[in-house]
Amino acid sequence: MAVKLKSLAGVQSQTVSLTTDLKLRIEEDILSGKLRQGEKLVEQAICDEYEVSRTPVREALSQLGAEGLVESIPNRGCFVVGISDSEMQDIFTLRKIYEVQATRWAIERITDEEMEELEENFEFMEFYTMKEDVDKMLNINASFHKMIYRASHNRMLEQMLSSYQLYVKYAPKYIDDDSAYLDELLKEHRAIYQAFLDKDPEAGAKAMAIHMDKSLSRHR
Amino acid sequence: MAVKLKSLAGVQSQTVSLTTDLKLRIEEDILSGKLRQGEKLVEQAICDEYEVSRTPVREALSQLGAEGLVESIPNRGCFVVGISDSEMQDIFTLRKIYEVQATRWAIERITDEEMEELEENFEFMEFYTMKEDVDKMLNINASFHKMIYRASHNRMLEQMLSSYQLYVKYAPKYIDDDSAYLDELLKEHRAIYQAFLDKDPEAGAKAMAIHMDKSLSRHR
DNA sequence: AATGATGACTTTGTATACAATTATACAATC
DNA sequence: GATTGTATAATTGTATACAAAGTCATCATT
Repeated sequence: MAVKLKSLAGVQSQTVSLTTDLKLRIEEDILSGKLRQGEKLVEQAICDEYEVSRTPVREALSQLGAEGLVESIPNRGCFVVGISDSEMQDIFTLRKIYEVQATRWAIERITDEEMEELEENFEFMEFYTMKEDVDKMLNINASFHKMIYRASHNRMLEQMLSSYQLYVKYAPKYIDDDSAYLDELLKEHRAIYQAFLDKDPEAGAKAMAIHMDKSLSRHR
Repeated sequence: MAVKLKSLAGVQSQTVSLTTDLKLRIEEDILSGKLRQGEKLVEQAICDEYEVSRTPVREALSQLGAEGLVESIPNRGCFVVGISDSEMQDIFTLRKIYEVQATRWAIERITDEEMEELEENFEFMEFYTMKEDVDKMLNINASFHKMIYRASHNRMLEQMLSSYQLYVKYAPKYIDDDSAYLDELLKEHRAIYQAFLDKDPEAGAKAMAIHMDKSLSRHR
């Protein structure tokens, strides 16, 4: 009824529904480019590949359809909806706009508890910058943003920005100097974090806008 | 396998999948407030109500979950996610931001064909303002916006703005004078349409921002 | 009375069977 | 040779059966 994900050594294995698991896998296959634009997703083929029945496959595809990653044509099947370069460009613009608004609201609405988490996150970020651990930094960066989404106290915004993060995650990134990259990232985040300390929404919005612009420039 | 919707006199009946049909019905029940915040949606109960099997019910709920209208807790079921007044307030803000961006892009990217459709739509609007037909106007208004979404040539943006329209559709609106309302609406649209004629994205963005602010003020 | 174990019942998760639709191959017609 | 019609296979849509998890009332124990 549920599947145990391959667990990392010593790490407790997670149990999720087949549907959820499948959805994540297919999502990754689409965003990573393994599945091409327009490609048809035949249910039985997915069943065979992942050794599950059609029910969870259909539910996963159904959800992906609602999210727009896949287009479902009645009685004909599901087709991969790809993202062109120009659409990816647009996504960065759309993301920036909402990241800025989320920051504004987050600074106005953040709770003490959330503020503590943000502080902790920022300290981790300083630590991993020193350690020059890029992978860890990418994770911390992602959760920094997620905390802001959370602190904006708007489910819808949180959901949309989270899905943007997915897209951005798979967009190719060009970095020639890890150390310089980490320093830049830390500096940009510091400006945002400072706005939270100062409780200055507009300063935060501005700092986030800059962060987003720099982020875009690192992606091409 | 599919259901024939009740057809209006003389109008050709439409055939959609049970899943799609169910999804629309449940969506409406949630947004109209028939289903309350936190209420549990028991699959079998929905099956009984609409006389279908669990499969399409589960798929409809699955999609609504992906869209954020219901929350699905593993092995426990689906629960209605309501929208509080403050969230509704936020939705208007978020919508405004993207409507403005959509207008900007639409003016830059609109095709000749789309421009003709927009022109036609605007003429309809003038016509129904004269006729003082509020219902027709609301439909025309909705499709005016949809055309802009389309002309922005960004699927994602189009999809998000369409779902905002759904929310707004069910938000209570306060109008005391139909005629004055229609005149206002026409005037606001004229300003936007004029920006399309002038191919002036910033004027369009401004006009749309004003339209959104007025729209908000009519909702309270 | 409060707590916690037990078990029947309900509900969800998944697999599978069947029905309806669409895609494909191939023959008949022009 | 292109086009249309038709039979067959492949695929999607829906219903149902079974497995697993959760819910809840009951009752014994403290």
